[in-house]
Amino acid sequence: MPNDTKDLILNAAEALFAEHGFGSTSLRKITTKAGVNLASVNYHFGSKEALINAVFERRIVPMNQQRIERLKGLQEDYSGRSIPLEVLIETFIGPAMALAADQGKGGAVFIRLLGRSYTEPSATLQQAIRGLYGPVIERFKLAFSQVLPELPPEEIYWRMHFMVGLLAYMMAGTDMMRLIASCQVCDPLDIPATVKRLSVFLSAGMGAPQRGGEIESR
Amino acid sequence: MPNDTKDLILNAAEALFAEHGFGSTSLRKITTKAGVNLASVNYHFGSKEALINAVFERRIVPMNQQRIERLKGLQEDYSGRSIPLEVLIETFIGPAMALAADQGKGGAVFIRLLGRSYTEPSATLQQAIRGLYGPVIERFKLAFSQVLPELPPEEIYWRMHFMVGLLAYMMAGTDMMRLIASCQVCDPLDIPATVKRLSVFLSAGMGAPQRGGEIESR
DNA sequence: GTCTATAGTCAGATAGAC
DNA sequence: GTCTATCTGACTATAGAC
Repeated sequence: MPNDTKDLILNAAEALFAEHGFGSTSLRKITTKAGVNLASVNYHFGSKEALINAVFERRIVPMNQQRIERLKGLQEDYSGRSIPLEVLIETFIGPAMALAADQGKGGAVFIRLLGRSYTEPSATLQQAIRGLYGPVIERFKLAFSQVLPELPPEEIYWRMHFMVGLLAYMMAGTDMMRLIASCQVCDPLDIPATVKRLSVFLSAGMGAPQRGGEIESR
Repeated sequence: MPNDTKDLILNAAEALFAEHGFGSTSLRKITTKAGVNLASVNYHFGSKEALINAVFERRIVPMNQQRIERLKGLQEDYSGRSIPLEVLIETFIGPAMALAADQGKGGAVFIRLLGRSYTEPSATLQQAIRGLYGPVIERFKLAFSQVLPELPPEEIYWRMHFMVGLLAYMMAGTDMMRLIASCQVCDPLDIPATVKRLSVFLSAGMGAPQRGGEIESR
């Protein structure tokens, strides 16, 4: 049922959370926008916090499945040989950006929300997201180690952290882009171009030679 | 007066905003933590929103002054010659990271807040921050153009955007670092090491050769 | 400048009829 | 499953004594 009450609530909540944040979005605003009864949120989800988790699960689970499947396919295609760094990176950022481009499924709204969630202080939400991400991160960590064998494990972790962080920021996609006020040519909604630019930038960063001795391992 | 009521409020607000976000932090919690009267926030600042702006101004103004001064010094030192890319990048991220290291001035708390503000939806706050950042961005944009003359202007804008974004994310510094669960060696509080790693990563990304034809300008 | 008291609004959650 | 009605508590903001 696509227009189930549950989905109506999830859609409205997703949009409002993305636009105004969690703390400033009340259940009243959500149910009004969804056109459903105020009490139905607590009936279907139990609490506001549980609703927030549900909003994330609905999209993150398929997105990370896609990442893992694409990585598996890649590892078969390149069996034995080394996967090009840039291809690996695009496999990671692609599904996120694809969701952003998928207007029909409301992905564009969600992706902003996802970006925001990375800086969200709520402990329970962070824990939930960590659970949803853990397996993906570990799989890609292994893949990156093979592609970049000259880098020590902790440097791989740091650089993946940078990659995830930058992706999250791009996805948050607030008007901070306009910080750089005079950049009228920059169109953040041109997803394929953004993916390309990001992947060039990230490939260079991820693959940068580690400068001997200047960073001591701890 | 270091322990002015105004400063007590600013300190408490800064800490609570950083920990719980804006929407979830009430004036009651702030005044309780500060040990001052509930009404004093409205007396000194006028409203909650004005308090939020004041929290940011107190730290951003000196930080950006520092950035500009260091850039000026750099341009004198290298008069005529080209500033090394990595030096320029460290001039930009240094003052932010220095604030993070400056426990005494409460900078570490603020820097998380600053990171969070980049994904904050409040329109008025974004406008205020944009005003505080504009001049710095434009100055550095010019400097980057000189250091990277082979890149077209819009590519410079995009990459600065990536740089600011990644810096913001690092500063938000929630436990998302722990996403990469098994990374026990990564210590986000080791500021000098983090600056070095970031600057290596960003220098490679900022200076990456643009791949001919694959990104079409719009 | 600092306090108390309170107005006025809105929140999340639930009980119980249908 | 959906609705109305309502409880209880928290919120911002302000008026007015000191």
